[in-house]
Amino acid sequence: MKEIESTLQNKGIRPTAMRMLIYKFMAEKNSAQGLSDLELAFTKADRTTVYRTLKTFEEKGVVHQIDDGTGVLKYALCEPGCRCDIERDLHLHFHCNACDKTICLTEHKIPHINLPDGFIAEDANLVVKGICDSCSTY
Amino acid sequence: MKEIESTLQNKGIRPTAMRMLIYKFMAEKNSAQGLSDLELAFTKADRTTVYRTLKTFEEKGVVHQIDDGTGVLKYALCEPGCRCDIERDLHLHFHCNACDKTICLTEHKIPHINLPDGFIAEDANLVVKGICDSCSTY
DNA sequence: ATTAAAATGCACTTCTGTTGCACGGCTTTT
DNA sequence: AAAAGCCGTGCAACAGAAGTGCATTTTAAT
Ligand SMILES: [Mn+2]
Ligand SMILES: [Mn+2]
Ligand SMILES: [Zn+2]
Ligand SMILES: [Zn+2]
Repeated sequence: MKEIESTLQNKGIRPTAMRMLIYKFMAEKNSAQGLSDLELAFTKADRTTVYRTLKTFEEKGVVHQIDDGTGVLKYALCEPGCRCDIERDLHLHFHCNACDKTICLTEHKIPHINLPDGFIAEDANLVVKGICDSCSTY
Repeated sequence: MKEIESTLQNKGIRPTAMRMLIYKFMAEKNSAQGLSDLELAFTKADRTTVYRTLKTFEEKGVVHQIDDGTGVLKYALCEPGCRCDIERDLHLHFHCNACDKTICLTEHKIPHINLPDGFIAEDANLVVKGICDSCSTY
């Protein structure tokens, strides 16, 4: 818990109790979390607090936002050493149609995409849907 | 207009006046349209009618849905001969950060993605954001 | 202890997508 | 042609998620 505190401080975030709890919660999960997931996990806290905590985390490069196409935004902790506050890390995201979890495949970078003349790429989002390893090994 | 009528009939859709107008409108646009775009273009028609028309078109493989990450779902006509009603055509979508338009790059298929062991791909969505050709040639 | 700044909680709003139900026209059957 | 039924349309209301304004509490600095 002490190391969470210093992690947040290193990122320029004041380590309140709530923020450390949310960080801890997300660190223990291996899948991306939506606002309602966190809201459900911390019934004592207000939705707005969780919401603004995520926004703060995002600004400071602690988490990155994921649009997996389900209609609800997900968040996941950034890899240690990533500079998500400067430029997005273009890795692949996988959404399991069975367990409905979304996970980061940080080792799988989005391949370079050839575009028609005149098109300039600035960002990319690649989401693969299917069956995850946990669900395929029944 | 007669050929729109037969196009719809060939897809198993009864060609009402409203449906033909919506089809025509989308055929004239070169970018994907959101529900509110159509709602704005056809102020005489109800939002629900447009909504259900899009759903019908989608089921019958006339249009395909696009999640470009803006938070609003877009729709675009399918290519002639595509079987979107059976299996999605996995082409690239481009969203311009300048003009805010989203277009289909139907010639640019999503490359095959290597996944870790146990992961099974069923679908994929690739959206590239940046500056489109119209906006980059000022 | 005082004080200022930042974080939290509550209420409310906005936006998008979706559904229930009733009306009316078009199509099919008798 | 008349009757019956299906289907498209419109109105209203709902649901879920994201975001904002403001008062209150907590935190950190003096
Ligand atoms: Mn990720
Ligand atoms: Mn497309
Ligand atoms: Zn799974
Ligand atoms: Zn553009």
